[in-house]
Amino acid sequence: MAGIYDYEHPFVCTDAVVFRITTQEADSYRKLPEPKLSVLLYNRPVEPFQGKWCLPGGFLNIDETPEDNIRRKLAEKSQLMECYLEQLYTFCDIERDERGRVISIAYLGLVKESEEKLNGEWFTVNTEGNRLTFEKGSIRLTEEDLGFDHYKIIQTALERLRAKLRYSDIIFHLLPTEFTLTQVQNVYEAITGKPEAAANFRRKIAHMVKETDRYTSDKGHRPAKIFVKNSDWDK
Amino acid sequence: MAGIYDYEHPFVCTDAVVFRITTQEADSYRKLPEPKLSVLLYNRPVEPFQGKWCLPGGFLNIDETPEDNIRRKLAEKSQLMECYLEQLYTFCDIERDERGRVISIAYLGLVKESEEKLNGEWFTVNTEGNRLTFEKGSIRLTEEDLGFDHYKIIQTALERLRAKLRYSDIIFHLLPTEFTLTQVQNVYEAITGKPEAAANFRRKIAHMVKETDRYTSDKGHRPAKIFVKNSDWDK
DNA sequence: TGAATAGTGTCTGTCAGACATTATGGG
DNA sequence: CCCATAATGTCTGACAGACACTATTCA
Repeated sequence: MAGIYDYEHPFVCTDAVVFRITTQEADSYRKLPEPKLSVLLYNRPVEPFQGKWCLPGGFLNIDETPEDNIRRKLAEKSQLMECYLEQLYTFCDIERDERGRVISIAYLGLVKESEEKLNGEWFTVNTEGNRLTFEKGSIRLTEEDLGFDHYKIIQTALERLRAKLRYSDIIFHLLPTEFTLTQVQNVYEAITGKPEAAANFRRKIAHMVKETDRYTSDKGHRPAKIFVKNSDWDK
Repeated sequence: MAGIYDYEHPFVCTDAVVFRITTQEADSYRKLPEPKLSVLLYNRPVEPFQGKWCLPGGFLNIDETPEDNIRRKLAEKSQLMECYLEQLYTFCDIERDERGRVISIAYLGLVKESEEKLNGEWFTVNTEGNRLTFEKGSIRLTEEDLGFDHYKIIQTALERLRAKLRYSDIIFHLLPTEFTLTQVQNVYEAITGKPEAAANFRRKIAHMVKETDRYTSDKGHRPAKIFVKNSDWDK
């Protein structure tokens, strides 16, 4: 049906909060590297919010789903081909984009740990009180360094991720297909920011994982049993 | 900034799944009326989907938030002035509206039980297996009788409502400000479709409610203590 | 041996489900 | 007395948090 698009109506864009686990070298050679939760940001080259840090995303084309739009943008900008995505929330404040009325369908994205280098700028997420900060090398970002309402979007995404940790198997989207239980615990703690007692944590996730018959062989340490996700998990 | 609206981009509309508790007279005069979960639908007067039943909602204006849009539509169509609303999900299938590309920001709405007559068509929600049907008097609707993807939207809303029953105090948006514990249990059962043991249920919601010093006086029965919602509830 | 990591055993309190029991008003 | 509704008591098993303990590797 022709003509229905020709009056002024809101624009639709997408934004993705993509989290990933990054590890940094430990201070001692006997210690294992400490995993951190990181988020993908990029520095905005044009106005508005030129020079501020923003989430990946873009305007939604008329023949495209928001999820396809995000996947395309992530592939273009960051060579990110494999990513779990779920819809997060739709942000609709009238003043959120000074160029005009733009609503944003935001997604939560999770990338598996892997050795492959990814383009883009991954910032570790730090919770200081109830304020989030983001760090990469010597760069430290606070709310004012982010464009649009993207700080609020990241907050919402982190809340969702933390909530789903408790009652779903979402954590495995951040882990490689094979892992040790200590690795799972470290990722869990990196997300919540709170320490877990090992014995209790192992019982808590026991029903989500399956043993293999293999072990790690890290130099200097006791070998750890390798686990995989338990795919036939009903609850 | 002028001119940014003049190329073809998706339309944005809103849809609301508004639930309410309706009671129908019991068969025996000694029995209390049985509460049912009902949803607000209206019969579509124009193409597409003329004659099918649809959710209230409409196209989003450029200077309006989706929530304001819904409240305006509900007030116009159904004289519904007070309603709890939360964003549910944004439905974006490319083919969901044959007139063109339209994405829909869907809301979950809950209305308190009250005596006031409301305009509009309230259909009771029945779960038969995993299929929903909707009934009002002798009219019985199945998936095929609903327009657009509104059946799917209602399904999503019901799932959300059922999930939030467990870990939030959302049920009180469907109850009057004063209620008995049996009333709460009946509403809970109307939503889940499953019976609850009275002793267990009372313990489960004890921390969400506060006693008053008053009692009901229904003829033919033992008086029941009247409760209100416990507003200072942290967990 | 000791440091660092891997993994287990046990106690406790809380809470949900199952089920039995008591209480009250009125026909 | 009986019915319908209101409300409480008790047992169980599951589970989460706290905490102490054992096991393995290698420098």
